[in-house]
Amino acid sequence: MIKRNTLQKKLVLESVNHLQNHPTADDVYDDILKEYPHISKGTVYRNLNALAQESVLKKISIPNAADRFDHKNMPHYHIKCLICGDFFDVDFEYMTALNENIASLTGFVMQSHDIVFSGVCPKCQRHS
Amino acid sequence: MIKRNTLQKKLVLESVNHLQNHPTADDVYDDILKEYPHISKGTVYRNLNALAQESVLKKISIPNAADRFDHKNMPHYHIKCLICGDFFDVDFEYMTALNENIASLTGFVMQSHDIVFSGVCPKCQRHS
DNA sequence: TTCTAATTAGGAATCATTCTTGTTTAAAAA
DNA sequence: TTTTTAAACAAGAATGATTCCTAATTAGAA
Repeated sequence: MIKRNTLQKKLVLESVNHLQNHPTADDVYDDILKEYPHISKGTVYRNLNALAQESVLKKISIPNAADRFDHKNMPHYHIKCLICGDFFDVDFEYMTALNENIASLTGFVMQSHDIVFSGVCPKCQRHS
Repeated sequence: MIKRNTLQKKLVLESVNHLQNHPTADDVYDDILKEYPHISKGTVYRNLNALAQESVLKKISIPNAADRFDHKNMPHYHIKCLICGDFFDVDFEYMTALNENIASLTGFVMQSHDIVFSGVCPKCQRHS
């Protein structure tokens, strides 16, 4: 898998890094448009997915919403508000042991696991 | 929220129950078509979502794939093969305590959590 | 500098899902 | 039982996220 270093790829990575909050492909696209008005949405998607494949970024699948991309720190969990749809990182240790348990239980070679919590965020609790 | 008992709703529920393996809306649609050729896909979606809302079924969001529907037993986790894309139930106890931990950590009123494991299934391990 | 396969822009296509419109129907009321 | 009417339906158009296609451009090797 040979890879070339294109300006577009650099812009995509920079954008995810400076947009702090789990941007969607569209967020990234809009952000790049400001300084580079000819980028195409396909290019943004391609580069986001490439960077995720290279483990430079993490792709997060959100139920009933666009995928989001995270610059890859520690693996961590996410929580989604059922009312406003916002979601956030959860500051809770990654349960490595769980992977091993499930591996021996299922016979899978385990790569990772993701947890998405659902509930009502403090802000929406106040509004109800 | 008044509800009517329509034939179509009954067919949708029966279909999910007899199609054992987490059918997608399309699977259910194809299944019902055999005995009731005029059902429309919108009706299948509407009833699947209604049944999920009534907690008769559970809706499972699968990364990069169509949602699936499960007849509701205990809450349980799922595992997805990164090679063939198949996925399965994981026979592991639901971690209730996790909800409480994350609730007090985040201030959310917690409803539930979902875990999707990713790895390579035994079958695909043999083929590689 | 030349060459070429990788990458791009732009837009069409796809896929899952929801929405719209006019019609049918379950079930409440008469 | 018949009438009434809001809920649910069928059919297909619309939407939104994402991928695919094609011709043009370009990073990096020769």
